[in-house]
Amino acid sequence: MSNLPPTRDRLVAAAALLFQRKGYHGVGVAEILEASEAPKGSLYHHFPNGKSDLALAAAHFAAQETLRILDASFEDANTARDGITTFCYKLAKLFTLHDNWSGCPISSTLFESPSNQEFRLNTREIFQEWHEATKAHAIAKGAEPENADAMANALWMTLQGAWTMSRVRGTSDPIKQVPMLIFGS
Amino acid sequence: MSNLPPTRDRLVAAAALLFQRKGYHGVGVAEILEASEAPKGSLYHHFPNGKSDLALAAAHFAAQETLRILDASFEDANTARDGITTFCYKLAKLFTLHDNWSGCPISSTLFESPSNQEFRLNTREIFQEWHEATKAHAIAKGAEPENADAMANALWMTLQGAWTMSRVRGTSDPIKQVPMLIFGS
DNA sequence: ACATATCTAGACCGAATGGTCTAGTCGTGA
DNA sequence: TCACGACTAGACCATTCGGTCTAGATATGT
Repeated sequence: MSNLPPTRDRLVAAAALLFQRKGYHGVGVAEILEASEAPKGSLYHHFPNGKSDLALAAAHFAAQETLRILDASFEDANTARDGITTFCYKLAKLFTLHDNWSGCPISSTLFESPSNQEFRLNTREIFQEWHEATKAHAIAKGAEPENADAMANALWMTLQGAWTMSRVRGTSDPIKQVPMLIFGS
Repeated sequence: MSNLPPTRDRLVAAAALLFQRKGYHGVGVAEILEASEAPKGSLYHHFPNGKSDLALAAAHFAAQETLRILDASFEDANTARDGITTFCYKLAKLFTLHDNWSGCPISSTLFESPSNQEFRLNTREIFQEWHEATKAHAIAKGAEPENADAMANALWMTLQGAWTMSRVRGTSDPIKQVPMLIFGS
């Protein structure tokens, strides 16, 4: 257990990418296996519950990535608005890099059906984390707690919509519009 | 060809509903057939290309529904803001009616994979229609054309996000927040 | 050198997938 | 009454789905 074996990581990373682009049901296990160059046995060794376990892991992995981008965006920011603006532009760049098609990693992966309680719970949890992190960053940059909360709320709400609209239009422009929509021109 | 046979309509309506809740890949043809009480032969008679044709029809059907709700919302409105607010509340009610889970009918149905050009084109077209209709309504209620355009843009962007957040949180609250986010408290 | 636990490899499985096809039913106009 | 088009009915098909299983490779500790 010195360091995590690369196979598991490859599996998770490939799954995260594919789910983000095609949705949970849009990706077959075989496709993930091929993309990660992993044998089937390894999948079910690392994830006894198979695809759904892998999706959960992939979502959490992608959530961490996003959190890291958020942190980086606020690192050199002078104000909350600066941080959020940088964050949106970083996401826009990533979106373009992924052929103008990747969706929100969480909703793409975990929006399966109303009945899957576990997926819903994890989704809520991750969004809660994102919200808290954003709020904390905003406060650290001098925003009032109450204002920071509203700001985080507006960011994630608007960003979700912008993400969708970016896919619709095939352009990262909507994502870049987010700060303007939140803070006004 | 006096009036459309009910089978086709049932097929489309059932498909629209199911795709909205589970996504294109999340629904099987068999499930749609069962829900609409239609035999398989009818599906492939009315939609020679099968599932994908049906999805296109379902998306356009749902888009028309949405447009009708928009029209109704603006009917008795005094201002553009009024119309948009009513519209959001109507959608929120519908969302709650659908077990707090239905998504945007278009993106749920037509976000399939990067390669399906036809789906993407239709998606863009429908959103364009929604945008134009909203803009026209706003102008009819006295908004400046330029302002009306920005308003329509903000509405659909924010609404998309709110829709997603509503599913995440299992509450229609985010959808109800949209007017406040667009216009300020 | 050996024992043990971890991981890989892929053949294999039943179920479900979307789609095809042929036989037949039904309603309508000649 | 018959003929013809629209539509229904469901058996049937190849393929793919997610998942299981066993045999073996590989690494680690003794």
